[in-house]
Amino acid sequence: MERKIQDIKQFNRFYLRMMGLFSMYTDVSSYSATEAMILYEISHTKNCTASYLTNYFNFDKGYISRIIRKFSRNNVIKRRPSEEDRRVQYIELTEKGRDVLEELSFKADENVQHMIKHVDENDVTKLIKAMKQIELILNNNNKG
Amino acid sequence: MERKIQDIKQFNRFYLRMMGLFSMYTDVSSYSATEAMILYEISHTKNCTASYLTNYFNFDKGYISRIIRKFSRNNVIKRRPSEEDRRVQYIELTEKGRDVLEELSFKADENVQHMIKHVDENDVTKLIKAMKQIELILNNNNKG
DNA sequence: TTTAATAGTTGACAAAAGCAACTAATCATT
DNA sequence: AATGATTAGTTGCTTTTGTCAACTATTAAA
Repeated sequence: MERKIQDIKQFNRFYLRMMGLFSMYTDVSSYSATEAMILYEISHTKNCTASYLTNYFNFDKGYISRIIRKFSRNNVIKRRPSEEDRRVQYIELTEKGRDVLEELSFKADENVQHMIKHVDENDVTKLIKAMKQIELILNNNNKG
Repeated sequence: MERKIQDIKQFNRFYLRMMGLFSMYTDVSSYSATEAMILYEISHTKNCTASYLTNYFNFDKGYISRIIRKFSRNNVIKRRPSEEDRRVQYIELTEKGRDVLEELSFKADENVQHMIKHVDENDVTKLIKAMKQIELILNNNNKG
C-alpha cells in the first residue's frame, strides 16, 4: 500500500509540473486559468449559481463573487434572478462569453498540442486511454 | 485529432480539480504546496541550485530566491558555495529539512489516501498502471 | 579587454485567494 | 405569525503568491 501511495504522489508531482510547464505558451489573455475554468463550468452547467461554483471548486465565495462581477462588467455573462428564490441568481454566458470561452479554449488546445507534439499517434491513443481509465476509476468511486 | 485534444483537456480539468479538492484536508503547515514541491526537488537533486529550481519549475528567480531564504532562516536547508564558480551556491537539506519534508510527505500521503479511500485494491492497481503509462509516454517524448 | 551572459538578491508591485462582517431572503420551529 | 437558524451573495480588508525590473558579483565570449 505504501508503495502505491508513493506512485500516485509521484504522478501528481509529475502531472502538476507538466501542466504548469505546458500552460505558459499562450498565456496572454485578460482571464486567468482559474477564471477560464470557471467560465467553462458556467457554460457546461445549467442553472449555474455562484454558490454552485463556490462548492464545486471549493473557493471562497467572496472570490467567486468578484470573478462573476468581473465577468458581468465585461459582458461575458448575464445574471438571471431566480423567481422561486430571490437570493439566487442564475448565471449564463452571453454571446460574447461564448466567444471568449472559445478563444480560451483555442489557447488551451495549443498548450495540449505542445504537450503531445513529439508523441506519436499510437502513443497518444494509449495516453488518452490511460487518462480515461483514471477518470473512470476515480469518478466511480467518489460519487455520492 | 481534435477529439483527442478535447479528451486530454477534459482529463486536465478533471485531474486539476481532483488534486485541488483532495489537498484541502491536511493543509495546516508553515509551508505552502509550492514550497513543499521545491523542498522535495532540492532533496532529490544533487548539486541543486537556485537557478536549477528557477528553470525546473519555471518560476521567477526572485521568488525562488526568497523561498530559499525562508528555508535558510528556518534551518531547513544550508547553502554551500561552489568552489569553481563563485556565483553559485549549492543547496541541500539539513537534518531538520529532512524532518520537515517527511512531515509534509506524510500529509500528502493522507491526501492521497483520502482520494482513493473508496477505490478497491484492484482498481488502485489499474489506476497506478495508467498513471505510469502516462508518465512514460510523456516523459519519453519530451526529453532532450 | 570590453562586452555579454549568468547567479543570485532586493524593492516595489500585481494578482490570486481567503477571512470576516454584512444584507437580504428563505427555512424551520415553535 | 414570531423567532432563530441557514443560505446566497456582496464588500472591505488582509494575506499569500508570484512577477518585474534594477542591481551586484562573477564568469564566459568576442
